[in-house]
Amino acid sequence: MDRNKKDFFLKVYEVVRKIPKGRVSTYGAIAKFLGGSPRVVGYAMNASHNVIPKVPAHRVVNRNGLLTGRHHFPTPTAMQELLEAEGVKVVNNRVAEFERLFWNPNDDEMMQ
DNA sequence: AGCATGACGATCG
DNA sequence: GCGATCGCCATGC
Repeated sequence: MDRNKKDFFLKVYEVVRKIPKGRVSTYGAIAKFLGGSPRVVGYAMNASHNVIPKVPAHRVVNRNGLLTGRHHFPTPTAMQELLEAEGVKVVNNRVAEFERLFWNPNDDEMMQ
């Protein structure tokens, strides 16, 4: 019953976990890759705080490169600090050179 | 069961 | 270029 939607959540976690360090991805890209809607991806992330292993939600931003989900972290600055710790610069709540650091799950198959 | 909301995105006006 | 609206689907009340 719930397996189907649960599977989608797990897929989201799996993809997010696959994001290389120092790279970022977007809800829309993941949603499109999984064939779902960005809303559900965001919702999956919201539930990710209780998931094992913990998913690097800080590497997931909206399509604009904005750290929209930072308010959901333990501290509003945690997301930015985590990104900077991985070499991703954040300016004005936005990922610097977002287009360059953007990682697409679809590229993973092709790139690998 | 129906209504409101949300870590989004695209389109319309 | 910007604000408003819809679509999308799951969750909470």
